[in-house]
Amino acid sequence: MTQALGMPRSLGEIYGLLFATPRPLAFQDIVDRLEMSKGSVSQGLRFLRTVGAIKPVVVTGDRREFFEPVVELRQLVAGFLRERLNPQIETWGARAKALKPTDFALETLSEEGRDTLDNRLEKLKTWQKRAGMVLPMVSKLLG
Amino acid sequence: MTQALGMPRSLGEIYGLLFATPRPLAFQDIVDRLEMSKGSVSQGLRFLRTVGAIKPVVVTGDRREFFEPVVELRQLVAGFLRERLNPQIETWGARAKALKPTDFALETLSEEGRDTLDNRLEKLKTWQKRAGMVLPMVSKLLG
DNA sequence: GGGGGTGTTCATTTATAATTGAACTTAATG
DNA sequence: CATTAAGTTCAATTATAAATGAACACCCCC
Repeated sequence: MTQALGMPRSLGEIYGLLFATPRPLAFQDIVDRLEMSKGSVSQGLRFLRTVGAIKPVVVTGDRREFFEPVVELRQLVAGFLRERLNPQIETWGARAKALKPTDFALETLSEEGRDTLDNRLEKLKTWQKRAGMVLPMVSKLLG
Repeated sequence: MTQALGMPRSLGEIYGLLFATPRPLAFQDIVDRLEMSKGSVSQGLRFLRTVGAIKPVVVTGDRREFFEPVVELRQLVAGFLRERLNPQIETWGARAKALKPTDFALETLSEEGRDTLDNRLEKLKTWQKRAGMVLPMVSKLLG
């Protein structure tokens, strides 16, 4: 799944290992078990944390950080939308707003052509609005 | 956006060109304008067609195939879900169903551990069900 | 304030995915 | 039926993204 959504396989491996282990794991556990470099694990864990797919667990008397998977689909999806999709949609929407048909045209236009482009430019803006409204609903529906 | 969703940039370029041109374009037009190889354009158009992001237009008296962008967000999203996400979710769901906790365990388990894994395995199955229900709704909401 | 364990950073290497281009198919045309 | 234009295929190349690993910071404890 991580690959279908354009993320590295290693993320899926780390999450999968945590998911398949009924106790929290520490950094080094993951390195050993997956035979993965410390660099990859470090970056993978950071990303998984920022999207809220794992949560740190404190084990008293052990200064290592342990991790547990977040298993609520809603949280996983919400994190993906928030961190990956929304930022893209926002920068893209901002550009769409700034566009004028004249910027947009790739060739000299007939009047009909200008109308078509005006229409499409409007579409672009409504896309952005709809996406902004619907994505939050998706997380809710999955919760 | 195509890149955010894990697709090649060239797809976005082709779609963008069609979107920014208020008349249908032929294969060779795209090759010329984007200075892209025939191979890439051929594959790009094929993909865009299978996800329903462009539609062929017949121009009488011209044996070339022309293409127009599909500008309905709903159709674009539906195509992406249908061709990219759903197949993944299905194979993934099928594997989840076939899994038994014993396949799943990466180590010898306490009783508590077995419970945790049973739980997670259940989660996996509900994920699949929810995804199957919600994704079609998403297309509708965007329509 | 040195030493060992824990984790991060980032330049280099490696693996993966995308693009090219030449050879090929298909179909229309004279 | 030879010719030419339109589009496809796929092995080789190139570009991009991910993984590695060595050097570096950060405690904490004695």
